[in-house]
Amino acid sequence: MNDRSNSRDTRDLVFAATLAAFAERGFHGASMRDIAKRAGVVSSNVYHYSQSKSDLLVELLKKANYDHLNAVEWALSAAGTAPAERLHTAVGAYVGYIVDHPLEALVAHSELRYLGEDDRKRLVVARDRLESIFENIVDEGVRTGAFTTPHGHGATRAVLTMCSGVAQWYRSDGPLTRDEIAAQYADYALGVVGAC
Amino acid sequence: MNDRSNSRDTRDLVFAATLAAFAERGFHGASMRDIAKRAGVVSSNVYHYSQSKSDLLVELLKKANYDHLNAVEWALSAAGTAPAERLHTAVGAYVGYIVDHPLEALVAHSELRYLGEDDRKRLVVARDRLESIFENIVDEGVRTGAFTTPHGHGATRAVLTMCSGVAQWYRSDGPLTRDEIAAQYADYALGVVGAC
Amino acid sequence: MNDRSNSRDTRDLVFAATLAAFAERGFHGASMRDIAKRAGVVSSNVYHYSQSKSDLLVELLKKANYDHLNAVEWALSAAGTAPAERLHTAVGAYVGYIVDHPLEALVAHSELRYLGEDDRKRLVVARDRLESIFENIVDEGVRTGAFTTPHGHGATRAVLTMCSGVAQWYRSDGPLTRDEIAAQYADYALGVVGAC
Amino acid sequence: MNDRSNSRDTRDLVFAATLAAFAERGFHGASMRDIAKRAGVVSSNVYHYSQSKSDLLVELLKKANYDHLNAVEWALSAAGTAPAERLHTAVGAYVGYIVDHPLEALVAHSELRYLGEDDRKRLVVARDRLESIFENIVDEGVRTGAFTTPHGHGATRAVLTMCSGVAQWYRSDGPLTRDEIAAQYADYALGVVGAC
DNA sequence: CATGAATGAGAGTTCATTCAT
DNA sequence: GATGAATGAACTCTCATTCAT
Repeated sequence: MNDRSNSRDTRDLVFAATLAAFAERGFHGASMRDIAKRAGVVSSNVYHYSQSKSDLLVELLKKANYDHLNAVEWALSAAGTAPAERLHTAVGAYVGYIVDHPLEALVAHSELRYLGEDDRKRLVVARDRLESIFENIVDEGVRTGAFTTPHGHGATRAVLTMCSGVAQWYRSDGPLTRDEIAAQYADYALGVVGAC
Repeated sequence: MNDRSNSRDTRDLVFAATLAAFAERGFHGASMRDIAKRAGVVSSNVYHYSQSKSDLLVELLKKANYDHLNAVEWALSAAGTAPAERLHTAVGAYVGYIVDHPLEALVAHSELRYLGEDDRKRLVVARDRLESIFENIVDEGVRTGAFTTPHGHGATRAVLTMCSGVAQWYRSDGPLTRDEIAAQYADYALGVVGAC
Repeated sequence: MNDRSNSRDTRDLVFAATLAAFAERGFHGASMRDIAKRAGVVSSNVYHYSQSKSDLLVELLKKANYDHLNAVEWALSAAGTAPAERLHTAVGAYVGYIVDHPLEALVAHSELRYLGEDDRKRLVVARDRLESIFENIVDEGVRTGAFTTPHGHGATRAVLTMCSGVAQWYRSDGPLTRDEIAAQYADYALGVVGAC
Repeated sequence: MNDRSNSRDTRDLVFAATLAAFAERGFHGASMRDIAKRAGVVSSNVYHYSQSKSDLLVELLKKANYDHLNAVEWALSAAGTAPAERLHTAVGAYVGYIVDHPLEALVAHSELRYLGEDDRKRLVVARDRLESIFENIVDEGVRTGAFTTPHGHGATRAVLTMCSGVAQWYRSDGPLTRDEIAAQYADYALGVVGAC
């Protein structure tokens, strides 16, 4: 009855439950019993799949951050060299990931601060790499005159903040499709850097 | 010795401590003892100034939301009628408030979700009015052709999200002045709506 | 109703309950709920009187160790200079304390090991001073030929171990009085060091 | 590969681990996972070798108590009839066992109290027999005038307590050999009963 | 106005133990 | 013989809150 596929299933259930609980109530607002109940197990059993509540968050964020990074890098690998095109592609992929994984993006964005310093430092590596990708694109655009903003760094940060906000309102039953949202935000981003 | 001005001081200390605690640890992560310790009082004494932990948050957010709204309305009352100018002014005031009150803005943005439905509904009134101010400006700009974005509603939301993000990184000892930041974000906003 | 004397009473009740619980079940075997129940309070209230379970033990042992030390020093201050008389007096006082406070002596002897290193180090200071008192008496006796044992150090340890054992069997309704027991053990001790 | 000798090995590992764990942390302070980890197995596997944690302790104490008893009886079977010689021999063997098996002696002495009444009653049989051996020797010595103590019963108890204490400080890398320690304690014992 | 004592609920976590594989 | 999954009870400790003084 409790074969290997079943235990893999339980593990997945636990992490899915964790994600839902953290997204709905926040890290401190969600209890281990909340999580266990959502996963249909007893709370002590959650500790077979992670060492602590913090560890659950770490596991979640590790995957989310790297997946987010990979999504953008993968998209860029098929893009040309023009900064405008690259920014459009990068923002589209960035927002696309958020629309595909709104809970992950929401939790990654808002609960990271509740981790201890060590875990946090290791986790921001992926996030920092993601930011530097955008930074480089914007810098290149500014250098070549494709983007007219005099504040490349600030503009990059503004773009990423703006995009991350999608996780806060996106509902899958909303009026806009994933690609429409991605395209709109890509346009907004070009506006921010002055590529119009 | 314990005259009214003294108790007024304590009251202020308590709310300042609450703000700091919620900003640093979040609503659920901050305890009443945290708050009391920061204010230099005993935790049961906090209950002389509010009925509950939730009530502390409500008081904080009520003031923050209305102050934010008022700051924008006051600035607009001195602005002309051109949509671009009005948007520039509104965004500048919106960001200006955040720079002036980063903790309030941070807490208002991220902890509202932890209130009960009734409190939340009453509080979002001010926020909704603030959003509709921007909405109206953008609509007018689109109508008159001053703004070229085909997605006025989405652009407004993007602008506000982008601006709210300032609360997450602003430090008073950073390299940019309050007005420089406000001006930059006003420019970004004009870019988003296609006013360049 | 909850006046100062009452709260002092509660504090005493809590520590008396702690002593009984640790004596009966050991440090790890006794739970905070055990202790609270014996004291007639709710378990969270125990934390008003100590910071942790370990802290309860520390407080208990601190008092017990210093009381034990003081009892011996006080008795010796009225004794003469002959090693045999001094040893008789010291052992009598040492055992007398144990008979008067068997639970304290039992817990101090058997639960010290469960404390963290820092607390333990600070607590053994009193115990070490007590041991060195006996050490010095025995050394003096050996030096002057009053005691014939060739193993003064080992004999001292044997004497103290032997005496500490009283805590394990003494019952106040037993056949022997406090002073009879003390006198017997004083005699045993003289036998161990070869003072007969 | 997993033949009988191998499982015998595992069994021994488990009981050795149990002994070490109980000696270091006490019965209640040691967990089944502690024990299993020390033995290099998984905790559920420990239940192949005993029915419960209490049962582990029972098995340990059963063997320790009978071995201790046998060591003393065996030594006495080669001794003469003089009470002094017999006491010297008995104490030497008693302490010799402790030096040879300090962990067993320590656990047997300090953790017996945590067993249920039934198990405890069955286990103290061996201990009581051991005590009565000493009791008889001392009684005989007192009767014949070889021992001058007027408190034979108390002296016996004092001797045994004193000897049991060896388990608390003995380290195999200490300055004294097994036989030196045994001889010293035999001398102390003769001093206690007044055989000098 | 301010405090310390008190409480019941619930937090995260560990426990000994069982069982199917 | 050995494992990992699972459980329910219990653990230490913290929580928000109340109340008499």
